[in-house]
Amino acid sequence: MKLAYLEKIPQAQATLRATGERVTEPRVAVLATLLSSDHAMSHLDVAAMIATRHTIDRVTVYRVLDWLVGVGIAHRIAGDDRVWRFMLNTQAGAQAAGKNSAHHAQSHAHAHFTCNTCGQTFCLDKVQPKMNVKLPTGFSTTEVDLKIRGLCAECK
Amino acid sequence: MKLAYLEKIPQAQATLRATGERVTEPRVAVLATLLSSDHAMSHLDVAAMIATRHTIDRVTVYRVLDWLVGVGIAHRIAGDDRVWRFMLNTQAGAQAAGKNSAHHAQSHAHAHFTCNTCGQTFCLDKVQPKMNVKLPTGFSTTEVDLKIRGLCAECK
DNA sequence: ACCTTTTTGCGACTCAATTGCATCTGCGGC
DNA sequence: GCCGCAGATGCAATTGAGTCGCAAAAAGGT
Repeated sequence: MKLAYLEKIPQAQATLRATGERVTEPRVAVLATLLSSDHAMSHLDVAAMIATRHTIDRVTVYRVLDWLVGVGIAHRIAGDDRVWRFMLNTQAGAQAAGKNSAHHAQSHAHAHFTCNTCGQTFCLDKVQPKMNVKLPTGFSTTEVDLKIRGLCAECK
Repeated sequence: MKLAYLEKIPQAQATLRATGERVTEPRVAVLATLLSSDHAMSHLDVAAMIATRHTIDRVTVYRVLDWLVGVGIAHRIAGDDRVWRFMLNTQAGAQAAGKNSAHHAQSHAHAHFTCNTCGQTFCLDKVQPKMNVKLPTGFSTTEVDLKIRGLCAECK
């Protein structure tokens, strides 16, 4: 995390306002937390970071996180420890998400990197995974997730 | 599943014997079950199928499944429902796994397909995901997982 | 400020997976 | 063929992420 949580609050508020949905304190807090992190965070990571300043219920954190995914601001990543981790979509702070369209029809492709040592998960946005996937006949694709495990620069 | 569970028992026993580890009834049953399935199975799927013939504890199924992964016969796939699913490695029935080497150093690459409708997960062994992944400097890869979601031939 | 709708907080709950421990068993050795 | 024991199993209890229902508390338009 390069910038502190506090400094991200105005940006969080602006992003939320742009969605047209309600701007509540838990939403601001959760989004600001995600904005201040450079890696994917579990609900617990978020809750712990928020807890230093606010008192927000576990369940609310879950719901806000899911909501952020629903409105297209963030996305969830399945971890190897069966814990969801959340990360902002690219330029989530700059562009408003497409209204309340809960379902995305486009065939999104994500690439993530998880370090075997420190366990942190990063988003590889620059990597447009261009692969030759030949599905069996009759199969069609709606989404592609690429998960890479290895060692990050820090842990090397 | 194309071949019945029962017919896979000899093959299961042979594969297990080749590992040099103990050949127990739960291990035979679990492996035979996996051998008889063409898609990834959750521990519950396995337990349910076994339950028609044997009485094997849930926990034992978990442990056997983990053990199969450890000795290199099977691998686990993280589902979107935070449930592990298990599937045999390619030609697991033909080749004995590499002794008791718990950790694999090679950079394995797997590709899986999960149907959005029926929820079944298949292994795409033929698909060698050849992609241009440019990791940030200092990052190294040990493993690559490709997860594709969409519609399978049946559900189309 | 008021009213309606949406969120939040809290408690209880689900369910996959894990752990501790006592018992049992595969199998190498006799 | 029998014995001993490391390793495997069964059982009960526990963990921990995530969910549900409902009453109380905001948010935002009028």
